Amino acid sequence: MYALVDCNNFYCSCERVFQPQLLNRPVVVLSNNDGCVIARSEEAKQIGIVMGAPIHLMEGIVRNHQVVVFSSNYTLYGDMSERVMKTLAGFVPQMEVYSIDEAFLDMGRLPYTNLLQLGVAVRETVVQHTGIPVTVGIGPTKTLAKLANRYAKKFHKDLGVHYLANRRLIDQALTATNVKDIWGIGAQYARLLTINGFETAADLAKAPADWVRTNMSVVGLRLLKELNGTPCAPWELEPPKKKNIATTRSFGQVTQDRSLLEEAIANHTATAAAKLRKQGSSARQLQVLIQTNVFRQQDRQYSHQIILELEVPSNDTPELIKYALKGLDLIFRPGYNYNKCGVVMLDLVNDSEAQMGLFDLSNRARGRLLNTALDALNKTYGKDTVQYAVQGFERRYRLKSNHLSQRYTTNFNELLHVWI
DNA sequence: TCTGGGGTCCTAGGACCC
DNA sequence: TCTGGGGTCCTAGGACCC
Repeated sequence: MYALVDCNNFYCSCERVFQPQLLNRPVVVLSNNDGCVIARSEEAKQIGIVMGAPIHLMEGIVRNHQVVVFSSNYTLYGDMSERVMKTLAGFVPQMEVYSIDEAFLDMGRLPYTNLLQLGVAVRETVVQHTGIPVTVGIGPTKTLAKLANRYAKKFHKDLGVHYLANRRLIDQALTATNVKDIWGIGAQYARLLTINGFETAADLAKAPADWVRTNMSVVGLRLLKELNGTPCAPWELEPPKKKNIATTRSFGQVTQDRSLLEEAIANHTATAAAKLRKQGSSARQLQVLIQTNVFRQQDRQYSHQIILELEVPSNDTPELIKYALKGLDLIFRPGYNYNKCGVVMLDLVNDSEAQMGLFDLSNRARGRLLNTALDALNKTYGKDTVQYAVQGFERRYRLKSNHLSQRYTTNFNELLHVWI
């Protein structure tokens, strides 16, 4: 049996833990650059705030309902997530952290009748330890656990747990679930399925396998099996190494300034290089991309990307910055209002396997020591404590973040103050 | 004025090899 | 005059996830 534990409106809940006066009020959290809504409290959902919508189109609702708006504070959410995961890990022999706010728990092989109670205990303990409310769905496959979780949110909101303990309960949940709400069914497949007469998960579960294979590839076939109770997804107890590592950002405002793009690219490269080192990888290719704002129809549009082959696989910050700036040089065109840029590390290899170049004369050992020292300092004293000059010091390209809360749990200067 | 960021997997088709 | 077939690798594009 699998349990899918997911934090309710996670980012909003994190903010509320430290500002309990916001309970029962509409709260939203915005994407980077204060652009779109990426998390909503129940109250915000009820007054019609749409997921993913640009906040500037909702000024009316925000004003009329006194919606509390936050910029995203990933330092806080990441730390709260760790605390939740740590609590969950105490309940089961093995678990899989699926995303920042979700985890699959291994509930054992047999359908014990007391799994519902276990789910309730998980929920109570997490809220006691962290203040974050969670929902628990339990079923014989990951897909059914997801489905049970959704069902719990819809029909057992107060209990916050649902257990698909037998055939009848599974059928009931399948029938109550629209195909578009199945894990793995996106907008395209939902349309395809509806056109072909599949309305609910129960309909899909009975679909002919060859039709599913033809129209939805083997991914669909696996989904079909999972809906019918046969697990097809293996446990991923350790997060697998990333195969690509990207750092891209929009600017706070559009710019034509080349030096600003250079600074931004250098910074994104430094960030991506640190991510590479953290997972013990080196890149064989580096992609640089720049683009104008597609929403500004009055502007001439330009977007371009280039992939550079590295002579030797690398995760060395200054070396990668050199490549990235060369890439920028190759694709930059003056006179455009740029809005976004980024770098992607591709074709990653394990550090230990990185092949030395025949003519590679730079002193890699020294470079490694420097990077290690730099990572350690930045970890202890905060990101960008030590950096390269080319990264600039003003962060002139930085994004908007006008509604940022404190880093209550990770920064000594931003602790919550309590007066008694 | 203001529209996120970072990933994964699968398939078809072409290039290439023997 | 007759002009194979099987395998692998790579890439672009499409689908999905949070």
